[in-house]
Amino acid sequence: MRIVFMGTPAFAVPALERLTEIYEVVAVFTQPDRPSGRGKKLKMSPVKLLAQEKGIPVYQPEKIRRESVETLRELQPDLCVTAAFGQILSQEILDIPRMGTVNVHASLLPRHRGAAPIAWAIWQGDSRIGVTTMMTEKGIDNGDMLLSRAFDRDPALTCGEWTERLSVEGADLLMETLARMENGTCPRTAQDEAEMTYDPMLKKEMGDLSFDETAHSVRDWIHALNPWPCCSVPYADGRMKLLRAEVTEGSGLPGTVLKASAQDGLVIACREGAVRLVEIQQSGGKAMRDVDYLRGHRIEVGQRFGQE
RNA sequence: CGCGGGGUAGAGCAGUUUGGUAGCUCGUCGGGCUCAUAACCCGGAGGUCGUAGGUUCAAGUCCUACCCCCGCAA
Repeated sequence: MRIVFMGTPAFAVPALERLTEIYEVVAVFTQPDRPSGRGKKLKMSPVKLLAQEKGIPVYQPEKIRRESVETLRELQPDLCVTAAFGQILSQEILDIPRMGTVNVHASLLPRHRGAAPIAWAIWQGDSRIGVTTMMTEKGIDNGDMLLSRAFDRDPALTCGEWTERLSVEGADLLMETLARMENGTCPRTAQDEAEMTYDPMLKKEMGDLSFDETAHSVRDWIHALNPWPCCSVPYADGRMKLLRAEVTEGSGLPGTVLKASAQDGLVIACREGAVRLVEIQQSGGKAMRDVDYLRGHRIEVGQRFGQE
């Protein structure tokens, strides 16, 4: 089976890896190299790096639906597979592969359509989290669902950690989906539009954390936005990134430092309950445990944390 | 050449401006006190101060080059 793969970030890598084990991946489409990182150097996407390693031809159109229709036709794919590609496909493109286009989406559809499903599932405090394979149709994440895998959400895990796990689960589910499509046993269900939610892309400003929320919400907020854009509060001529938190006991005016010692860690009062900021990172410094940070830095108990 | 912070004991930091015997908090090891303890007291071990070169009687500190880590911006 000739497959054309479309994907960009690390989430898509396991899927491509698994596909190449069994199928003939004839081409990979991924986002163009962009200047990024310190020194604004051009960086290749994780998917491109893997494709090159496997010797698979890579295409990087700025707009696939405008530049690559002919190219895609010539590739004569039986199937297209998308996974966090980052570009919207046109009907013209969707019509090319004989068996259609299968997408791996990191949510339990129809919830959390959109570009950052895992972050939103965590932020909204979902108790279940998962990955779904679906037929890509015109529109955003609205095609028929094929298979899905759900897990109880461990609230101690960050978006980055869930992304890593779900990328592997998603790749596995993709293989199962394709196998069942080939032998005709793959279920196909339309999404319940009444149950659907569409979540916007994450923005930098969403990381401006307020402690005037319940402790659980604050914790989920912090974990949802890690590793990007990350929650932070103003601190000492810069910002303090808050990377990981756990709910604990305590009360006070939201934002008040309740504990700050190398023994108890850094505990901040929320509107309801309190959170311990287990992992933090000051501008310019590296991420570290709160207890480690407090060995070399003093934070006064009673002060408001993260005020200008 | 995008802007900026940093590399000092196992961890986290101070010391660098104004060169002059390597410090702090914690951990660790040994001893003491205590019904007891993450408490307290006494003592000890542990450091090529990122690398290389230079200036100097003397360099963590000044000069040059390089390596590595990180924040912003994208």
